[in-house]
Amino acid sequence: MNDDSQEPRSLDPKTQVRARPPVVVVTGPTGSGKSSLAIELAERFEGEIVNADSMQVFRYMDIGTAKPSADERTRVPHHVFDVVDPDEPYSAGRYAGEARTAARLIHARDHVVFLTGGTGLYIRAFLDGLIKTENVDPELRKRLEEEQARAAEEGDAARLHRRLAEFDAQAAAKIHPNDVRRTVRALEILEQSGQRASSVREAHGFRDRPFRVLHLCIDPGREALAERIEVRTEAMIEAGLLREVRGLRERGYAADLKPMQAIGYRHIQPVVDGSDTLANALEAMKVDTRRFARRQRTWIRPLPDVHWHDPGQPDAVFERVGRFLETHDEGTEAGPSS
RNA sequence: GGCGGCGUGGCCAAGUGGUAAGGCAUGGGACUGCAAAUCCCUGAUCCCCGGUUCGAAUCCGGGCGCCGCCU
Repeated sequence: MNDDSQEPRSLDPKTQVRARPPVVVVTGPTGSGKSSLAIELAERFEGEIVNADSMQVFRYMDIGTAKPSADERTRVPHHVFDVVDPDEPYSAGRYAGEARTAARLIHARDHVVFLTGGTGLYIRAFLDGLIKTENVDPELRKRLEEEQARAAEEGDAARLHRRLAEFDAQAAAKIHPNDVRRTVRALEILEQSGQRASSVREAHGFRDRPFRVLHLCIDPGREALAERIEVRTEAMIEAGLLREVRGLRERGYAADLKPMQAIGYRHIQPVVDGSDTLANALEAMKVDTRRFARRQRTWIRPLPDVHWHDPGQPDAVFERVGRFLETHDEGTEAGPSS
């Protein structure tokens, strides 16, 4: 808990109480239309956009990530877009720091933060904080991953998970033995800090919450979204996705980089290389985009206090945001906010 | 019209006598520094009818449908 940190606090004129600065989260599945809605909101309510999309932080990846256009970005200030090259490692932790810094500056200007994007973990990291740990040690991670690969070859894919269970049974119980990512991460925390991931997490409990939050989810519904994805995917091709992918490759960004494995980029590279047809790639891209949208919903669904809105009814959103901004912080809230 | 092949869950597809592999899609779920990632769960009585058999998706007969070749 660091609630009396350097976060700016405005003074409520009526109650004279220190209020947490307001953040409006505009999330939803890909292709829901949240970005353009967020821009409209920011224009109406003296706001600025802070990105909450894990792929839009990368430079040179514009079309495939559906990044706001240059034109849109002149309408409203946008933050935490294009902050790294595709070959730089990026993470939720780094994101949270950058996004909160951007928010602090926006609040200092007395503007409203519109946190916009569909990366659930990033939104949570921004709103509720992450456990404080040492930076990821690439060497350690590599060592663990190699060990895992070796174990798997020897037909004992659950070896690392078993070791985790020895030292941190609680964490192991929550992680499926096949989930190598999380098993490795928990072991990293253990080795780096000597503490169990499960206890560190429990102590944290996502209670680092410096903002007063209105959480919106923009969602046109399953069917409508599928259609939008269909159209949007075709539009990306027309907008020059192939050219963009070629450009990335020419800049030397290889296929194995994380962002180059993102939806669209992983599909179009084989087309550019001549090892797949465009028709094939498009089909796969649409399917994967739909599946991604489903996972995004699964993330958002269980969150408390999320208001779902249809992008076709923007007035309802404007109204809600207006009401939110008129009210003031009534003190501490209970329960997780993201 | 003749000959041959095929007909298994939404799609692809194993299985040729003992009560239906797998992959993909779909849907649900997890998620505390790789998250557009990673991972978990998720369905059929085998085209129809009749027969053989203790027992048939698997064998036989008939029908329907599709594909190929031939005339």
